[in-house]
Amino acid sequence: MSPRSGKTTKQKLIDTATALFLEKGVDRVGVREIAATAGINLSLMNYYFRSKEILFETIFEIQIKERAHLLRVILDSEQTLENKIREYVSTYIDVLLDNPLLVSFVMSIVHRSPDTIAKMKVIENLYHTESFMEQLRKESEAGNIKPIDAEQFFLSMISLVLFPFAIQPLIQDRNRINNEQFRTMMRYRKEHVFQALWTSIKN
Amino acid sequence: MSPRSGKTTKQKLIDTATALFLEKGVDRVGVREIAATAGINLSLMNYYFRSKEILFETIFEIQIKERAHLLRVILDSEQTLENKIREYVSTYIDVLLDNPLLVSFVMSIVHRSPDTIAKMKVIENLYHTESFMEQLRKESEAGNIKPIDAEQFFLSMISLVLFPFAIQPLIQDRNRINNEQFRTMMRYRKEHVFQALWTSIKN
DNA sequence: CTATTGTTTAAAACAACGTTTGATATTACA
DNA sequence: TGTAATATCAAACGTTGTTTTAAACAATAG
Repeated sequence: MSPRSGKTTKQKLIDTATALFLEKGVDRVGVREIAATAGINLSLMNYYFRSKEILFETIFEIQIKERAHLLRVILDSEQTLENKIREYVSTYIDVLLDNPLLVSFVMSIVHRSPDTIAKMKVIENLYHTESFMEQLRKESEAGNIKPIDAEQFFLSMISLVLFPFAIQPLIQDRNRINNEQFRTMMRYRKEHVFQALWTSIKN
Repeated sequence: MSPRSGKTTKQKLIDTATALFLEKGVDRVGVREIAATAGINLSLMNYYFRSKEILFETIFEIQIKERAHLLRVILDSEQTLENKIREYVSTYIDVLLDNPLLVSFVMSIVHRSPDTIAKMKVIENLYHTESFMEQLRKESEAGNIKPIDAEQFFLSMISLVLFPFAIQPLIQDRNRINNEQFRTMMRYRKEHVFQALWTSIKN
């Protein structure tokens, strides 16, 4: 069962597909191109992954797993609300800068099969926000911050972080900037987003 | 040129495709289904629109044209910054509530062909923000609001408005709410977004 | 060693998709 | 009316993702 060459082949498929998906986008890469680039037979793709969709989901989970856990740990940590928001925003942007695939993948999934989103455990992990919500409510009731709708606030937080990456090509075209300049813009954005969020709730 | 039946056929195609795109999503509707539903021959689709992509872009422009103009007028109007932001956010959310296609369309385009975004004049119109940026800078220099990066602020504004619609299926799944409840949530969000934006820049 | 199980290859075909072709109607206009 | 432009149609094309079938190869257990 799963001899040396087996794992190698599966891994070659994953690596090749990841690189191609990243380079050209999921929908502009065909299975034949993946197989050819990886130097393996087309049928092997359906031997290890029953479909392109499953290969895609596999890669997605690999890419997002540790990062999602990283972000969840921050939300569940014992910090002041201010520091937690600052660290969450900063880390989230770093994660997206390191993995250009992620937002594109999520958008692709949401856009493609809205019904099968629930199946992805990773996303569930990403938005496990109970403790953060609880902290927001406590601080709010204690009068340490303004009264706030926790659900809306969290939605705003991820909107401010994620959306610019979702429309990255549009931003680059509009501002006539290249990839590196976009990355600089996003690093600079960390502080902007934190300030916007914090000043909107602090007393 | 363009006899009675001609315009009718073209219009039937547009109407049918719009309805189907709205119902099932652009990528889950085939050209044969559109033709069959419209009761016209398959080839006529490529007779009037050279490709499915062009049919899609045509519909997109029709759907977004007046709305984009509506939003631009608000940004260019002579109001106090506070009222302008409130009206822009409120109107933008109303537009998206009325046209569930729009965000899905934009995401589809950004995701599909990032290079051909510039071609769409409508988007150019959507993000014609010079006068708004200028107003932001003036108010900032006059000390009426906090010093702010206008580009980042505008990006934040559209992020807060658009992103929830971009991930609507995810939100509904996560909060276990139906379409109507999501719409209520978005209507309620108007005030939340405005407050977040305004308190983050007001003195 | 042999038999079984898992892996790899090749070639072909499938259904569905967007698109194109070429023939045929229909209309417009001189 | 005659002819060119326009509109419509059935059929096929090329490319997808996926499946099938048949044949080998490798590794392991009995």
